[in-house]
Amino acid sequence: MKSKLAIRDIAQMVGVSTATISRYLNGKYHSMSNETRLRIEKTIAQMGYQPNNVARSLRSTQSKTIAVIMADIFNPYSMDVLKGIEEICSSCGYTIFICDARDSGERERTLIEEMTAKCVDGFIINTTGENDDYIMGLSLEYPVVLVGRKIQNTRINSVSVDNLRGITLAMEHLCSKGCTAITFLSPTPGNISPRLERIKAFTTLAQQAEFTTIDCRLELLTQIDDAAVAHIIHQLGTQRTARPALITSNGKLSLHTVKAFKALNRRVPEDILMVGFDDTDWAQILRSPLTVIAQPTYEIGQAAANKLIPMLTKEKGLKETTDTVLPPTLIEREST
Amino acid sequence: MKSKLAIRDIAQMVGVSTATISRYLNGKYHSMSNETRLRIEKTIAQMGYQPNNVARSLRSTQSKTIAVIMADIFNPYSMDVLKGIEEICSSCGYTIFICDARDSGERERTLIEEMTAKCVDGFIINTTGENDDYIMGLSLEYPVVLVGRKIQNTRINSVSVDNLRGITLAMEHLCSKGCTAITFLSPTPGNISPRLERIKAFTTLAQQAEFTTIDCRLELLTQIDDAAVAHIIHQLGTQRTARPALITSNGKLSLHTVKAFKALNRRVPEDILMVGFDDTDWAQILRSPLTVIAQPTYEIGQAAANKLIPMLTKEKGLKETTDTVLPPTLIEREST
DNA sequence: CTGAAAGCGCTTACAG
DNA sequence: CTGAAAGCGCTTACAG
Repeated sequence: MKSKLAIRDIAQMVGVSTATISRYLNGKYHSMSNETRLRIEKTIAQMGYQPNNVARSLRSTQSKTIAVIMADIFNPYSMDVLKGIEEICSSCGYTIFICDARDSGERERTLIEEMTAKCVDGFIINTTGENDDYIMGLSLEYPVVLVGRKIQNTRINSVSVDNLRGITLAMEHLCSKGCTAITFLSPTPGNISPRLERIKAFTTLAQQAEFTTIDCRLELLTQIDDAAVAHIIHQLGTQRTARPALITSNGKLSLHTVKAFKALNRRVPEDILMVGFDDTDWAQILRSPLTVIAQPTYEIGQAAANKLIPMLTKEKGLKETTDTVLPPTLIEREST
Repeated sequence: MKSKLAIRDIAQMVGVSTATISRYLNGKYHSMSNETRLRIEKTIAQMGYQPNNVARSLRSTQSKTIAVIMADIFNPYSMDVLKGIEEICSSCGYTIFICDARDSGERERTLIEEMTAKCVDGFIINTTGENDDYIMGLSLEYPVVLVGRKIQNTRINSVSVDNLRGITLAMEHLCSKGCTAITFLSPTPGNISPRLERIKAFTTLAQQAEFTTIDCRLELLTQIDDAAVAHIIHQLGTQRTARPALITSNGKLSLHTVKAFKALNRRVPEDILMVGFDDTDWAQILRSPLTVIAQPTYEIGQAAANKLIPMLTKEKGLKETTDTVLPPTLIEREST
C-alpha cells in the first residue's frame, strides 16, 4: 500500500552501510561506535522506520511467530489456555497464529501445513487426536508442545492437567456427601487423552475399597447436544435410587446437563448432586451454583509457552522431553 | 529446522526454469504446455514440496494474511465475531493473526505496528476507542474494516449492530409487560461507539410520548466487577416502586448483575424484570432464563471479512465507504 | 510456451 | 568499528 522506508534508505540518510543498520536493528551495539549508534537511533526514530519482518524472516529463518492449533478454539477451556499462551509469547516478542481445527483431523493437518509454509518457529497443539503419527513426524522437524491432550507412546513435550487427581477429588467429595450412586458422563473418548484418562480414573477408582459401596456407572455420549444429553439424564433419573450424583466430564457437557435438569424439572442438589469438570463463568449463577473441578487453564497455557520458547533458540542438543502435569482443584458450591 | 525443498530443486527435477514452476504455483496454467503442467504437478506431489510463503510475501507484497485486532478477545461477543471472520478468511485462503489489545489503547497501537511489520494485507479492528486518529491514518495506507465499534466522523468501512433498534426492542418489550420504571445499566461509554449509541438511544426514547409514563433512569458504571454492580443493584432496589425493570448493556454486565441479584436475594422477574444485551450461552440456564437482545455476532464477523477481502486485491479505485448495520433481535424468555 | 535475470528487504560471513 | 557482496526463496517484466 504505502512505499515504506527500507534499510537502504536509512543507511543512506545516516551515511553508513546497510550492514551497520542491520547490526543496529539486531542489537549488536558492541560492534559500532557510540556515535554511529546514536545517529542511527535518531534517524530511525525521526523517520518512523520499521524493519520489514517478512524480509528478516526469509533471511534469518526465524520468524518470531508461533502456531497455536486448537481442536476447538471456541470453548472456554481453549480460551483460557490461549490467554496464558498469548501473554507469555507476547512478552517474549513472539506473535501467535491462533488456528481452529474445528474438531476435524483433516483440517488440523491442513493448518499445520499452512503454518509450516508460513515459516512459524514452533507449534503449540491441542490435538484432535486424529493425527498422532503426523504430529510425531512434525515434532522431529519443529519444536512442538502439546497442550491439554497428549499423544501416547511418544516423546513430545506436553502440558496437561492431572485427570486422575481431578476425578479422585470429585469422587471423594461426593463420597463425603453420602452419595450412594455416581454416574460419570463423558463424550465417547475416541483418541483424546484427557477423556480416556478421566474415564480410566473413574472406572479404576470405582473398584477401590473406598468406593465399593457406591454404585458407579459410566455413560458415554456419541453426540453432545441438548437432546442427547436430555435423553441420558431422563433415563438416569428413573433407574436410580437413594442419593445419586453426576459428574460431567467437561464444561460443555455440564451446560447441556444443566439445561436437561431444568427441562426435566430435576432439582440440584435435592434430587441429584452434580460436579462438573471445568469452572465455567456461569457456574456461580445457577440456582444451585455448581461444584466444579477447576483446571488451572491459564497456567497450563503459560506453561506450554514457557516450555516452547526455549526450544525455539536453544541448540537442539537438550532433547529432554518433559510432560508437565498441573493439579486441578475442587471448588465446592451448592450443587453438592 | 529441516532443509526444505526450494523452487530451484523442483525446477531442476522437472527440467524447467524456476519461472515456470512459479507460474505453476500461481495457477498460470495457460502459459505452459499441458505436458509441462502435469510433470510439475507430479513432481511437486511426489516430493511434497511446499512453497515458502515468507519468500512469496516478500516478493509479491501480498501475504494473504489479515490482522484482527480486538479490544478484548476474551468476551463471548468477540469470540463469535471471530468465528465468523475466521470462517470467511479461511475459505478465501487468508490466514488471520488474532490479536488481543486487552482494552489498552497503547497495546492496540503496538499491535497495529507489529502487524504492519509482518506485512499483513489488511486489518479488521474492534477498537479500544483510544486510537481514532491513528486508525484513521492507518486506513489511508491499508484496507481497514471496523467491527462492532465505529470511529466517528471518518470514512472507514464498518460493520456493526443497530443499537437504536436493540434498545427500542428492549423498551417496547418492557413497556408491553407493564413496566413502570426502567433502569439502563451501562459502563461509562468513553469513546466506544456502541456504548454511546445505546445510551443515546435510551435517553432519546425515554423522552418520547410512548414512554413518558415510564420512569427511565440511566446508571453508568466506571468499574465492572461484582462489588460495583452489586452496589448499584442494591441502591436501585430500595429506591424504586411498582413494576421495575433493568436493561444491561452487555453480556459481561449481565453476568455480574445476575450474580448481584442472587446475592441480594432479589428474584427475576418477580421483583424486577431484566433484559440483557447479548445472548450468552448461560442465558437459558438461569432460574428464570434471560430475555436478551441478541446480536447477529457470527454474521457481523462474516460481513466484516466479506467487506475486507475484496479491498485486498481490487485497485484502490472503488473508494466507496460503507457502514453495514445489522439488526438485533429480541429473544423473549422468562426474565420478563 | 519458456528462460535469464533482476530484485523484494533484509542478514551474515568475510575482509579490512 | 565498518563495508562490499552474496544470498534467503520466490515473482515478474522482458525477450524470444
